[in-house]
Amino acid sequence: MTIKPARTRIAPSPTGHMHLGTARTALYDYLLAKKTGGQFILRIEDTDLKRTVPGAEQEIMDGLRWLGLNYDEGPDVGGKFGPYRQTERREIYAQHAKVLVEKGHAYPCFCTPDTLEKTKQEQMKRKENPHYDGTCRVLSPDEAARKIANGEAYIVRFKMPQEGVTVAHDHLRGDISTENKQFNDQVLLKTDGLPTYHLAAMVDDHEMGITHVLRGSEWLGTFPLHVNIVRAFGWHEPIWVHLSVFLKPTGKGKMSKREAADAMKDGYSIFIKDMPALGFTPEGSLNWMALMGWGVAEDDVMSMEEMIERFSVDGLTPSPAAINFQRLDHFNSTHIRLMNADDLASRIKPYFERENLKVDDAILLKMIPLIRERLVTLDDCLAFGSFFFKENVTPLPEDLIAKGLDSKQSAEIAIKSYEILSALSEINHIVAEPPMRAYVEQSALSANQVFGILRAAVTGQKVSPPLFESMEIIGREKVLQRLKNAIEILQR
RNA sequence: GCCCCCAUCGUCUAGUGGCCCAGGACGCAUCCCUUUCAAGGAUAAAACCGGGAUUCGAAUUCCCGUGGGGGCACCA
Repeated sequence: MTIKPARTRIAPSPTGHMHLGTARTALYDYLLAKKTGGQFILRIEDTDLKRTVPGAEQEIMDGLRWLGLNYDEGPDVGGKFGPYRQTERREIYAQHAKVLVEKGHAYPCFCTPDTLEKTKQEQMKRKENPHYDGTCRVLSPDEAARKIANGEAYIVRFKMPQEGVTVAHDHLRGDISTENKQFNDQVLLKTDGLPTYHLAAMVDDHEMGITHVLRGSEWLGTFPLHVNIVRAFGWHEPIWVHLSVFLKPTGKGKMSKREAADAMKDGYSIFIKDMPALGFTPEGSLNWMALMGWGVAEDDVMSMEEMIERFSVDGLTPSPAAINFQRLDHFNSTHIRLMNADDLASRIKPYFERENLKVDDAILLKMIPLIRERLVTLDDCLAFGSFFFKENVTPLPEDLIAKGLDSKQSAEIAIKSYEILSALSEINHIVAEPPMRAYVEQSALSANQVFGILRAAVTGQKVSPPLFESMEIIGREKVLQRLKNAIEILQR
């Protein structure tokens, strides 16, 4: 059986930071397109001029590229169905609105915002649901034409059926029926000549040949409206897939600004732009977000290729998912461990440079096996490997004192260690460990005590990668110098 | 207030009438390994929201509650 290539799209509006929800939808869009040999498209829905924020569009494009979700068509890459920015498609919407008016499915409305607001207030006073009162719906075409000729400002409204039921089919939820009287005659074209989402998205999805519309469940409320618009045009519908929303980690309510700030304090973020600086990898992030709303029974650690291989729209879940940042840590560290040394080296290098450390590439490559399984986020490389690139380290005096010993006894151990190590012509883990172990054996000390002092002296910290392997990378000269320095600190 | 959607371990989920005294993963706990921290190995605790109905048999179908979420703009 051959699968029909799917054309999918992510259609964000440039009104703020690109967040997790957008990224996940884009991921599913991408997976579906790639799996079926189709195309994934970026379309910018910038019809609300008041809410558009400068730079937001760029942030979306950067975010998608960072994730590796490269789109086949979009504002900055072009494509046969462009333009891909809705403000540049104004004429297309005007024409389509006109078609709808001519077909009797839409009508010009001359009501001013003021009178609209007034009727709304009155309706609320009467405890009615606020709705458009239909004043202009009943205007004769002649009358409307006269008003337009007179230069009266107008908008275009969709003529929603007032009776009956609309049955809309969602791929994950089945048929959703809603009584038509629940709906307003929604605005299709605004006074500024730009369309609302309802018109623009329907027109573009059709014109761009979109086969599957994946979007957030916040669109479920206007879903019947959209279906009516598409049907009014006489077009066939795409496959509709309404995705679940993300809830805050407690599972109660969705992420708010407040929760986003709290997450940031813990080193997490729901904004894609923050992910690199926090040390998250595209692989880990993608794997994590993929699994919030997509049920994979087993072997849930997946590369992009594996996700494409295994993806199916039918596997998506309709229920809301609480964000779990611990799982992000898990997927991130797992993918880090899966990377080869060269790859990981190039990824952690910027974090050292961010701290103004001069990175020696040979050392960088050598330390990878030592720190790889210790990294949860990429920036953890700082905690585990900064000392490799420092000229000298300054251990805390208390870190140099072994458990159960005083500074004098610790100094003696450091001196003895110095004697043992300086007797070697080279320090590597093969030649350095046996004599040190022998020393531990014949003394009344524990390995923990001796190696603890050595670790603090050489790395400047209590927690580090394996000691002897680390000393090997640091080199004999520096190791001895740091040890000498530690002895001085202890004797002070 | 009205409308729509959702409901399995703390969390993400598998499960589409018998294979389920419910499987996996995160997290948690214990043990092993161990010079620190990790990683790895082993083990454990942990769920079908409630009530009806259909059926020989229901986590799985239907109804009613309850809880949660979303929507009711010349915003998307």
